[in-house]
Amino acid sequence: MFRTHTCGELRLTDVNKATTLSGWVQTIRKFGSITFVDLRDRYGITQLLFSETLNEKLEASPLGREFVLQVHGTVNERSNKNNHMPTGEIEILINDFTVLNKSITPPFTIQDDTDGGDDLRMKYRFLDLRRQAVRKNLELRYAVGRSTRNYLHEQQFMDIETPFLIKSTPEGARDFVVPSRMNPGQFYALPQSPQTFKQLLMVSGYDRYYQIVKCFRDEDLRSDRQPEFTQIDCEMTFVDQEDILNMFENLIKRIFKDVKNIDYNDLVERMTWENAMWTYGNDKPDIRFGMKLCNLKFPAHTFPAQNDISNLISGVDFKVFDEAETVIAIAAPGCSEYTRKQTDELTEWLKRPQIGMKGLVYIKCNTDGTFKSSVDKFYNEEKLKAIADAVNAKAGDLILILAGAEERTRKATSELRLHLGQQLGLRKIDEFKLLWVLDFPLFEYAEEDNRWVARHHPFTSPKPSDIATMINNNPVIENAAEYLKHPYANIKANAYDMVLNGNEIGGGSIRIFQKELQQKMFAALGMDEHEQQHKFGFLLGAFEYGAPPHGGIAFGFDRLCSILGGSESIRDFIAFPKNNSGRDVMIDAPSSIDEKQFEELQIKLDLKD
RNA sequence: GGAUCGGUAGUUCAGUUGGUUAGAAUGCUGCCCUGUCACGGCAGAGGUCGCGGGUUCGAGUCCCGUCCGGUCCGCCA
Repeated sequence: MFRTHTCGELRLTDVNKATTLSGWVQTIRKFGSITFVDLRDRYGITQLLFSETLNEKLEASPLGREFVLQVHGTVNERSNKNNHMPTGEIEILINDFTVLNKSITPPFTIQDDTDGGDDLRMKYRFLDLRRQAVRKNLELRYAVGRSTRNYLHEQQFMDIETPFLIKSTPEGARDFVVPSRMNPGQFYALPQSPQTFKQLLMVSGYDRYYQIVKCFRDEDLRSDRQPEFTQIDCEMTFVDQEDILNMFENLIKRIFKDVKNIDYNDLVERMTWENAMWTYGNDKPDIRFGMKLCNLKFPAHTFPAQNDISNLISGVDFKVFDEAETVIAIAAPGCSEYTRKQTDELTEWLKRPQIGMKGLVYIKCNTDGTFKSSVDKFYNEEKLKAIADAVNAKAGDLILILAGAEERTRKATSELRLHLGQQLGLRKIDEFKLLWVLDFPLFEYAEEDNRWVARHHPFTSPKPSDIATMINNNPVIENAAEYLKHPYANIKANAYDMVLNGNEIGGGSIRIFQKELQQKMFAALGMDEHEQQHKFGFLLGAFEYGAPPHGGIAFGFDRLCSILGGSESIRDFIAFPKNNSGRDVMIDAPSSIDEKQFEELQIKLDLKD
């Protein structure tokens, strides 16, 4: 028997018990003739005490960091207790030990505050995974998965596996492709999601399906994006949007309870996409803090329902505002005392190419009720006050105003809001706010092809009231510059995103289930009948055999875990992640393959440069 | 595809205006130490300054190229 206990379980109540432990040597502290060793396994750390009787054996087989050690001994009450560790009241007085395996010196320390850089830790990920900090993250991931499965199982959902080798459909993200040896010149694609399969399962009558499943997208990466990632993929039959929202906000609440012991009793807020863009400039707003956008000027066709208040800023011959398509203000609470240096820093931040604004107008709402702005030349005290009232700014706030083209300005203001929210400590890591964003546009304009693409995916159903608009209008965009005035630009989808603290953690839709409407949808995306049959004939065919109304949602599992774990990076929650270039630096993949493999696949390389 | 920051001891980093033998901490090795738990003390080993080229009497430092990594934009239905 290798062990009678783990390194995390022995306590004062176990004193005098004989025990055998196995684990890794964390540290060695030698004190003349006695030696302390911290022994580590998955469950914790226990201190070992080697007395002078073992010195001869220790000299014969010396220990080192990360050696695998088996020890026999007796649980002993410590004379000097360490209340920083769960096992800190006891130690094991060693009778005998065996070095089960040696280790060379690890390239970084196996501690929470390791001295290893990211790159090195990824190369030696098997060592990195020994660290408690990383293990905690994987334990959290496991807990989220268990909670999810328990809830969905209780709700009658059935876990059904779908294939990984499927057919490439260029719509959407770029596919990873896999050559087929038995079908030379032909390729499988790895699924970007099991979308069509889960819809076919609905046609088959499996009315509640889920899968915690790998998905693959061959796009450029970020710290929160991996080429292979995991989704909680769900689909339901005989449901409307309301049923889905209820079912899955309860899933997230259940995860909060099981994993974080948080009772999320607040109503989950709901917001239309248009309102999210209007109020936050963002389709995944962080609603943990205010600083809502004040739209001083905006293009009427983008927000037809909103009141025009541009008279607040017009009529003073201030060209920057007069010539801008959009002018948006936000109020930074308690920042009226910002120095010139601080406002300059914000301006520089906005001028970076990633944001791309030309400048920043500010109004300081002094605590004594007066105003001081960078545009005093144009706006008198009265006008500044009117603007401040519109922005809902209080004395002591700093109003920041951006002006420029609609999309860029709205996005920049949103970024500025998040930036300041972060700076002012308004985005608290232990506060969680859920939000449903509803009524997304069905289509999105694709500049490069001058056509419509599906904003969510081509199986998303339009709002019933918008179906006529879709069917009765030609999808062709005559005037590219004015695509926003095309009727399709305003068609809304039965689609919804779940947002947590400014992160999109899930998204889904009520699907199209009638063949004719699905064909219209494909046609709207520029697919002729032949192409439709070639790419999605199987789905259109299935829809002819009694397809039921259905809808679903998918959650980004890795991201959900990282947010619950309070981390920015999803890599910390994946056992073996890839780096920014899509490489696994530990196994060194991707790599070249043998000439023989190319021959079997009948593939020749034609590398550029 | 683009922007930007970085690459110096096993590791994390410093290295001034281009100037003698490239430093610190930590890790590692050896010796001392019976209550440590970030142990302590003494001594020691450890460097192709990512790679290639250039400027210069002289390059870790300046210039050009290249490779690798981080962050961001585009992209990610």
